[in-house]
Amino acid sequence: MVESEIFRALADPTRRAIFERLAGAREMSVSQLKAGFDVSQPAISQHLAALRGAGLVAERREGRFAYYRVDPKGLTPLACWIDRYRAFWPARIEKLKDVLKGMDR
Amino acid sequence: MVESEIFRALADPTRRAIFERLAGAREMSVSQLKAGFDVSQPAISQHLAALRGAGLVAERREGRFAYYRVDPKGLTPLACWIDRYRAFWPARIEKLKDVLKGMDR
DNA sequence: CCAATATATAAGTACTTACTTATTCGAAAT
DNA sequence: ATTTCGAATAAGTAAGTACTTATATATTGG
Repeated sequence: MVESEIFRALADPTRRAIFERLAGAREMSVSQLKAGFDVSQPAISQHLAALRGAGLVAERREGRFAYYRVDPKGLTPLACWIDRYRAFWPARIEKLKDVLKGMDR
Repeated sequence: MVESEIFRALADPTRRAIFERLAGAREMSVSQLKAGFDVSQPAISQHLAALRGAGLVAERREGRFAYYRVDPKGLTPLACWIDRYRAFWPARIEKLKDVLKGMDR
């Protein structure tokens, strides 16, 4: 299932941190990403492969560099899954989120 | 981290199915849940423990029965995490979701 | 009290995962 | 051409996961 792969990809803290870091930049090479994480380069490559398999991240090849970026469509299956359960959330949270939503316009 | 536990809990298809089933009912006993899943009773109890540990589900004890229900606050950390990346989503999706949101009023 | 029922816990196992180091592959630079 | 550099792959390993069966712990009904 698509959702399982996404949830599984984001369950790992290192992988989530990589994704969050990518989200903060337009794109990053593997070695740029490696700096700041206390794991080996292969580990980073393996995490990126997992994120890519889940559709969360896309790759651009340029010479011997590989640039990774967040795939905008990647999180939507997850967002749709969660939205099915909005009915359960406390009203308070919904209101807070509407406020936040209005702020970044 | 809180999010890791939630993502991990929902990464398993059986566990996600249990959560979805619970979301469709007000509450269910373990044996009620067991019916329909092709795993043993201990497996169900273990999945419920994982969901409870992640804060996704709450338990009510009554005699020898244990009734489980969705915890409304459970998904909010996940929703908040995702909302940090709304900026990346295609505008199209946002519009669709607004439509869906309007429908169930 | 005793047997039956509902659930949880224990212990074991096959499978998966998150890493490591070593190696390979491809592209640039010298 | 050969070395050097960026990234991917291979192979091994320790730890974690998702189940199983067997057993324990309550609670209820006869």
